[in-house]
Amino acid sequence: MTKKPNLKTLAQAAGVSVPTASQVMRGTGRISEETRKKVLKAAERLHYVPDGRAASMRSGEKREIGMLIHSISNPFNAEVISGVSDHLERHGYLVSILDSRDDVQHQKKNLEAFIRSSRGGLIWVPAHDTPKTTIDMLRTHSIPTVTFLRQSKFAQFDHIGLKNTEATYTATRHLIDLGHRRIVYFGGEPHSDVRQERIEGFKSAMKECGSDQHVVWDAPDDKSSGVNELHQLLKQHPHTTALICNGDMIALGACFALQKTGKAPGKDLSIIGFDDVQDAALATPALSTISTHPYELGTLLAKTILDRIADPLQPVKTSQIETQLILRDTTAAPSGSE
Amino acid sequence: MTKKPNLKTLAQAAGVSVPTASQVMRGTGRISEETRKKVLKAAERLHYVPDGRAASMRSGEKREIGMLIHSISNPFNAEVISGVSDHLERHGYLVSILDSRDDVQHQKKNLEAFIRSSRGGLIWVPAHDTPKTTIDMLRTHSIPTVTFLRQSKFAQFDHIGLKNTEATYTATRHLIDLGHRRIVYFGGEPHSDVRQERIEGFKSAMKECGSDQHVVWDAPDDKSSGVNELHQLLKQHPHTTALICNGDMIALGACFALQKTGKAPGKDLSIIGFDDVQDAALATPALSTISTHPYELGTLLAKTILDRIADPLQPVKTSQIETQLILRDTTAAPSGSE
DNA sequence: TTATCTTGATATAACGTTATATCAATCGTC
DNA sequence: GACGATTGATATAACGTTATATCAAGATAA
Repeated sequence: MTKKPNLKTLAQAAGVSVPTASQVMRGTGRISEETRKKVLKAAERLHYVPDGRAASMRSGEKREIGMLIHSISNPFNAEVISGVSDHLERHGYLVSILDSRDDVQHQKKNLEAFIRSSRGGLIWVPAHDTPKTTIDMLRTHSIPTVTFLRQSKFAQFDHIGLKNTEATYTATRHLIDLGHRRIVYFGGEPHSDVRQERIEGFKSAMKECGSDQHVVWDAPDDKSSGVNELHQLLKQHPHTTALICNGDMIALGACFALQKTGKAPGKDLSIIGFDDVQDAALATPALSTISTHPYELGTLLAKTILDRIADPLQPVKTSQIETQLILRDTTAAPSGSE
Repeated sequence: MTKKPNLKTLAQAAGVSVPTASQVMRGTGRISEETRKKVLKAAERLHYVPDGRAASMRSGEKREIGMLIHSISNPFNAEVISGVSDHLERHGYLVSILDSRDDVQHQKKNLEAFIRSSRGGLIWVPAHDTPKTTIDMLRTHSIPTVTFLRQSKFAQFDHIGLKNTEATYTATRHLIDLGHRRIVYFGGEPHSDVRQERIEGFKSAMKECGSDQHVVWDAPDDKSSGVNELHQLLKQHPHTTALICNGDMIALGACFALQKTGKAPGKDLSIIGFDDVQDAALATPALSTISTHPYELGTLLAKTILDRIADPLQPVKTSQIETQLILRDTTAAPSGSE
């Protein structure tokens, strides 16, 4: 096994100087066609690949972007990642993913390692209750950062979010127009800002129709939680006719639980989810939900971080992605109104 | 905004030499308590974080492991990633994820960037039809590599797989014992080696019961494909009484399609999945499936790559993870046998 | 011809670390 | 009190690149 080739090895093999070899590999400088070929041939033969660490250290260019997200298995995030990667790879960047598992300890460890690794930028969903110290750490190292979904309270990063308030307002409004009055906001963690925005939209629609009853039910956003918590909810609020859910998974769990008791989603209880994951359309009955546009979100994230890298001092930007109410089979007029 | 601090800045601020500062930060060498405190205090004040690129280049240590997988949204992979991360983070490594999307072009680009970035090791699911050149590229750079799920035909890397043949043999055997004879292997891509192993187990169980009918149905491994393809399958093989599926998603799709036509999974058609994803237990009816142990697989991957890094010349190792047949509500005796 | 420009290459230094060698001062020992 | 050993620090070089300056040789122009 021969040692790993470097520019020196390559230059010797091609019979040129080190800077010349470097210039050929990068396609810069003034190089005659003859020496260019010599070097490229030698590079091929030796399987030469430049050392990105050294290159990046010297030139200051960092051709890798990190994404730190709260849950790697989330199908919504997977779509966002696709959008980011497609765009950034076209610009010559490598996109690598880190998983914080929505845990501030994991997140801190990951960010520390991230900073050490000197990447070009960070696309980030801050974990719940991210402390100020973590934000400060990022800010002191002035890393180009864009957050999405969740916005940090403590620092101004570029941010791309969803029109949460608008989305739930529209959804709630639709239920009201169908005749519903006893609507519950179902799911989510109490401290979530995103959820707070959604509840905002829910409440303001409810207020418009004269109802000042704002039942909000806390529960984790996964399927099994939807199954378990629905029973509790209906025990405590038996006259509920519709749910606005914090996510599709808990919505699908609720549908499942309802069916187990012999009732039908849509007919006996209207349910609207959030995210439009693949399963929403495939479930029985198909879930009415709020569709976001994760791939487009990803593209926008990529553009935003490229802008930020190009000009680190420009003012902070914030945008919101439009959402869309998708009506399928879990929404109908309340059964009492017929 | 002050410039990013480095060891020189730090050393000056603490009134010591650069090597001393370095030693304090790493906790090596002989340092008096007094200077240690001085340096640490200065580091705190300046928010000093070492540059991993420079450190790694000089010392040769690489404290980042990459995982290149075929699908980032796959819940199975998410569990594997957890197992890998938990173990490797405890050993001071950062784990970052790359997504090949099971596409050899993406994969090649990612691997090239990966090699340039000089990480410590690679945990990898090779994309379908990975060409020899890609493998060669990895081998020439002698990167510690462990594959999982799919094994490369061309090179010997350490590998951890599932007991695929054994798993489907046991599952098929169980169906046969229930009285099934017309069993179809449902789903997967024709060229997949993993699938081939599973079909092997299926066939040998079928052979044991005297049936030399081996119907294998090609179809992508996702839910919607399960929905669409089941109709085609039943049209062509109407007497089928049971399915061994290549994955849970396609199995769940099949259950869904069956229910749409008024039939019941288990009663009218027995269905066994593969992977035991979270939804398998939560579906109606709950899906019988083959459980692998993704988290343990992850742990084993982490241990294996640490071994490989510690001793790059040791002989190649291969292990298989046990699987477990989980019987829920989609398996029963065929309806005709009552 | 001489001065200026262009071409194609190279020499040198720098990026921020860490490994190795070295060194002065203090310590213990006989 | 002379000697080697230990302690705590530092000087220097090296990792593999790339930016900048420089340079010789030939081309162009006055």
